Amino acid sequence: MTTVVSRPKPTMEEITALCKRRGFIFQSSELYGGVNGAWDYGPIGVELKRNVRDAWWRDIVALRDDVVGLDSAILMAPAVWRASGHVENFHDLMVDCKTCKKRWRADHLTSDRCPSCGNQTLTEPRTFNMMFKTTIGAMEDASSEAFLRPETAQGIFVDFKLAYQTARKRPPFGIAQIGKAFRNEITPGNFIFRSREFEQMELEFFVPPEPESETMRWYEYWVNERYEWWLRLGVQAERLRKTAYAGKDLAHYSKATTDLEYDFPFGWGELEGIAHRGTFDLAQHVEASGKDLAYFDEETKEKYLPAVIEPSLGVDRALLVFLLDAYEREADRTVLHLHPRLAPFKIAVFPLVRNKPDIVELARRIEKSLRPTMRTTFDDSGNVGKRYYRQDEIGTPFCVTVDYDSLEKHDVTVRDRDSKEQVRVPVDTLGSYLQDKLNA
RNA sequence: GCGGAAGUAGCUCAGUGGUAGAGCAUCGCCUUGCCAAGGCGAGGGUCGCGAGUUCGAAUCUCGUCUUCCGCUCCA
Repeated sequence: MTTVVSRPKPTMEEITALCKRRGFIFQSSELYGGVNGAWDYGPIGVELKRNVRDAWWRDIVALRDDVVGLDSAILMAPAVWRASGHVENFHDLMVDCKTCKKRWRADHLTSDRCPSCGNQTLTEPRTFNMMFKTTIGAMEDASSEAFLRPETAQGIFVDFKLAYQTARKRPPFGIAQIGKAFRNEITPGNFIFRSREFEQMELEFFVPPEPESETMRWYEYWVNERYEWWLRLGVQAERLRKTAYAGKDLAHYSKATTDLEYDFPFGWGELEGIAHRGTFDLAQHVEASGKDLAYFDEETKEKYLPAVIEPSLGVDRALLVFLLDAYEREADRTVLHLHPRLAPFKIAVFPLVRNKPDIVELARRIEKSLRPTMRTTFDDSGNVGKRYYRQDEIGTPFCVTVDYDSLEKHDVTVRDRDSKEQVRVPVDTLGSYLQDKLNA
């Protein structure tokens, strides 16, 4: 299943067309003309999206004994967003130049003249707040105002104490969460790269704040761990890079940040951020809530506010990267070389021909027997070549074909997506054979 | 939000004032002894949406929504 040769970069058009044609992703509310910056995942896409989530959850939570999960609410007390700084900082005052149509951040201007054309034709500053507002309860007054969360991280910080007490964890340990977040982006675009409604996978990894060198060691650990994760799932190394930020380029809360970037069709773009946030977030909530969130270590008798290392990424953006990276247009077929863990369907089962009831019945029986242990699909339309090509296009790693010989010898053909090679496998051992190949 | 381009069947498009079309895809039947695009048939569109002009609008005008490209933005 390894594909080491670098594939040519697809265009965004190729990917969006494939997504629509094969039922990966549709625009939200297309029936009513669509809504900007929101997307629906179709029958194939939803499988892929689940697999992206599952791959992260398995590697970050299930396989580790130092990370626990959380699923916090999208609606939170508005005070959370004042404490986090989102109410104050999560917007920008912008002015437009009426002459040259350029837009500027109001706080970047030094005079009332447009820095580009020099004319005094700037509009009044206007606020672009990134948080979606809503109201809790039927009465629409200021006291009931609430926000849709612009990130999942704050749910983790707010529940930090409850989570570590009930899970009986002590730093270093992490809390992970997958969930929807909402940002009223001025310009969503590049397909699902930037949406207004999207899904995040965030880990807040809490470590003792001293010594500083030890927190930096954890930071480096997670940068490396996350980088390796993408490679393990098949992303081509030359399309992936780390960019470290330092000094004035760092956000106000961060002591160190590394972005993992991918070489998208439209250029290098952020894929995941790993930030050393220090004690900023918990300290903000201690101050705003007046509650003591410090961790007391029974063994060392030390009480401290942990520092936080945060690897944070978007499910949708990850899915886009996996699609782009797996896509290959060969001479006569389109293939998604998706890692088997990510493939929407693991196995497709066909009868060689559809007008021989014995063959069809055996194929159905085999598919049914595989279903409980691996995601399968059945296809008996057209001819067998057509079906192989259809499965290649949605990234199904293996196709199983039942033919005339199968009836007598009780074996089937297993065909590999990437190499197109075929082998005969006895029906009795088919399940374990495929399981081994998928786990290889 | 600004500028440019575009929206007709699931997809690619034809149709420029007079009863909505093609190819592919989908579905059904037949065919098919392993790498797609054989045969026959069927379904599917108030031409993005809303107004206006006209005897009559997919076609002309205005508005609006969405997409793409370029700005701008993305703690």
